[in-house]
Amino acid sequence: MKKREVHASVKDERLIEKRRDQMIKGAVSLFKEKGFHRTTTREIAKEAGFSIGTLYEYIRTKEDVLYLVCDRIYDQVGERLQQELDMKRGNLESLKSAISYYFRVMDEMQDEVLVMYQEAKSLSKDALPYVLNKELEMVAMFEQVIRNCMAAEGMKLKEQEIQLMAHNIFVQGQMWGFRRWVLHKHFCLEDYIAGQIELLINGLTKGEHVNGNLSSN
Amino acid sequence: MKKREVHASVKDERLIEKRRDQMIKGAVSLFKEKGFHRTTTREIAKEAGFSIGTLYEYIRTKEDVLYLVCDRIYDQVGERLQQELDMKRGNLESLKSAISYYFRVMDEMQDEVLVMYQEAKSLSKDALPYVLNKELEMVAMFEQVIRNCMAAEGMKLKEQEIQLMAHNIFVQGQMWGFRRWVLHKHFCLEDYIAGQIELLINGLTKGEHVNGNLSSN
Amino acid sequence: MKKREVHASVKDERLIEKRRDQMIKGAVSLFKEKGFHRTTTREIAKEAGFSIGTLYEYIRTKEDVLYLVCDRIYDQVGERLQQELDMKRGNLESLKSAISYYFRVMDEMQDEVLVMYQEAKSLSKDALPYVLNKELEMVAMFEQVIRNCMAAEGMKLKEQEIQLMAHNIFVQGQMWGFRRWVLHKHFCLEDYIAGQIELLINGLTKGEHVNGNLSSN
Amino acid sequence: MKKREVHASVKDERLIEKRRDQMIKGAVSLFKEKGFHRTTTREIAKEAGFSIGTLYEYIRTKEDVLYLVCDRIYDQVGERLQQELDMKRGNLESLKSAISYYFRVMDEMQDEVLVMYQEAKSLSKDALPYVLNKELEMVAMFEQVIRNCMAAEGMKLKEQEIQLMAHNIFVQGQMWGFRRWVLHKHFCLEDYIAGQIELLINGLTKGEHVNGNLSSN
DNA sequence: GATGAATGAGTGTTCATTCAT
DNA sequence: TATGAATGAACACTCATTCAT
Repeated sequence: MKKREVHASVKDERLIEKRRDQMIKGAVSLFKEKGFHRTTTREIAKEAGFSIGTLYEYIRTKEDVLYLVCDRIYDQVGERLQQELDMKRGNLESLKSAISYYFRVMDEMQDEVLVMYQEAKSLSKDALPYVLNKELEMVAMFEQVIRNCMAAEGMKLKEQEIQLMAHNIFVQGQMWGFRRWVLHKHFCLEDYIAGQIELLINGLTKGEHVNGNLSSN
Repeated sequence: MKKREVHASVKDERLIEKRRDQMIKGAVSLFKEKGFHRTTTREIAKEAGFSIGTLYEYIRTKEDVLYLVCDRIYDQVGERLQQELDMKRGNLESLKSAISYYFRVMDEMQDEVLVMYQEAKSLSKDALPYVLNKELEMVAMFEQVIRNCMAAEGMKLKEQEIQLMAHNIFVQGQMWGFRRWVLHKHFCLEDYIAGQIELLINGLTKGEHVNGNLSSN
Repeated sequence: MKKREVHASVKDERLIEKRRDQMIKGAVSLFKEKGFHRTTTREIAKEAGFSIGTLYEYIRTKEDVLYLVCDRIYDQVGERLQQELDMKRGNLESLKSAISYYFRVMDEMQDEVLVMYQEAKSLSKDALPYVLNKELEMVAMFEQVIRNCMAAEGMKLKEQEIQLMAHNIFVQGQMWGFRRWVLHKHFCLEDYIAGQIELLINGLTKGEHVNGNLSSN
Repeated sequence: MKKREVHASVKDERLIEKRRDQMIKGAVSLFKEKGFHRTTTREIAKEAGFSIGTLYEYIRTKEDVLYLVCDRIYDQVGERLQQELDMKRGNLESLKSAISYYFRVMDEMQDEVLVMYQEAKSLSKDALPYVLNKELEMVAMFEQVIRNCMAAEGMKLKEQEIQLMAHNIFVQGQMWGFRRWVLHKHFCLEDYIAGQIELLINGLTKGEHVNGNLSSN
């Protein structure tokens, strides 16, 4: 899916990059605090360190800021995850390490993820699919890791269960951020990671033996 | 936690109940369609079938409507879940059946849950804790079911894992609603329920044997 | 051509009429002074005697004000002219009296006509045709008066010349308003009327005898 | 009336001339399309082929551009008319030919005249008189032609009627442009010219005999 | 002389809330 | 109790103009 271009009146690409960095950083911090709708464009400009006029030299609409923020966050998460996965062979250890790594990234980027998570729905019909697609790509990465792992370990899982597990991993990572108000009371990051891996891996390692034994209601 | 009172100028409790019903019904339908921020108080009044002036006889601010809506939805989900759980003994079958029931409720109330899920963050610092507390109560219900189940089946799980599993169940229920844009492509409700139970129960039934064998990174 | 409706949020038709009267009066005075583009909606509201919020209860966009102004002015001119014409038999005296009456109306409504004349072009593609159509109707009135007059006086003029003469009358009436910066220096209204009728009627009364004698270049 | 100076930061007169040519050409084309107010200085600079910064080296304000445009157009019309008139003796034929020529010029420069016609009102109190004066000079030219004609043909007309007729000619020329939306439906240029001359000349040639016979109301 | 990034006052428009009837 | 007209603070966005490079 091709990148959605956000129009800038300014020509200097270097400058665009720099200003958008400022803008995104400021916006994330504001969105975190008061949400997208309650944040004004003037506040974004001010937080970014320039005037309202300058802000609009680098975007066309307020929604562009949101798109830029979401795009940036997904890219960062996606890239870091990709790098990590490229370094691993595809066994059980790799899967656990991938999950662990992903959860740690989500912890580091807690604020960003929370924002994206809560505000992405405010994107236009135009921009939303592009962002959602990035989610799918990340879920697909996990699917692949699971598949590799299963091949390496000689395990079997139905295709649907692989997808489901990948989704679960993905959402549990986000969950550490968006449910922090409760989770952080009971868990430190290490416990959370260990606990979730425990639950996930048990489902995986024992999964093939019990298939069919359990009716679902 | 005591119920947050929403001020009404009108005295007649019957009338208040009736008007708020109309209001909530209208609001949910509008929030579903365009979200809380994009919905105007005038639209809410119109959809509810009375004038903007009348609306403000039963609430103080627009946010009150959101609170009322969230409150109502949580109550409905919570009540249904409570009723179901009251009828069950606490064995493994009960747990599976509770999960299944909860997922079905979430499917039925998809729109409402999505609304609440996406808009709850717009609640004031005042109202939010009250709503979040309702979440905790529901999570606690699942914790209890899990504990009962373990007692009945003679299984053991660390307290933290019980909490984590309860959270996972709760979030996975919501996930069916808020990630429907992708999940509904790959799963029908039955498959989703069966799949999730599969993954969860495996983690549960086999959990005690592997504790400690797996390092988490 | 059916009247273009301008949306009002307010329901009371009486009130709409009243508020729009205030609005139009204020707007004309402002447009006269600084033109449509340099007049702000806030100024219009203030001049009309209510708040900016109230202004927007009776219109949807700034352009609506312009449309309302143009529409009103044309209606007034058109109605007055129609009434006058209805009272006359169609002879030469009637024509002269119609012209005279029209010029007097244009003098009285100088400000309004000047505004409409200079700002009508700012109307949207949507509203413009409706307003232009009113012009055509007025021109057509003059055509009819001329035709009646010719029938009564036993004169002949080519159809094109009738149209042209009607246009000339129409524009000369406006001209008294929009070129007042110069005309008022040299003419009082009476002189202007007498002079223009003189020139027009001479063309009319002698027209049939010289047709064909004069090549046009 | 002395030419209003438009300040330029640049010294080189040649360059000023050149840049302003580009500027005026671009501006006319834009004003035609969207009017003065809806055209931005950036667009003017771009259309002229240089940067916004450069634009402001040759003018002080946006209104200067409008003044330059109006000035240029009037000069062109005025010069062409002057040249034509210089070549003629002052008889009836000359008058008809002058009118015809003027109408043709107005047809050729339709767009320019329309622009000037509709936008001149946006000129500052400072610049407007200068432009209006050019109109007067052109009207005066027509007055002179009429006077010459009357002397040559042995006719008489009151001074006021001469002025009026000159104004009529002037406005009817513009009218071909600013009322083209209707006139072009019913007339080709030749018909329009022939018709107007017909009506005008009749008033002229027969005028002296009927003076006094017609009361003007 | 030329450039174009930066500025911020100003604009049209919206909408939650009030209050006289 | 119900109504809906009135209000004005607040918002997204524009654009003429400046000035450092």
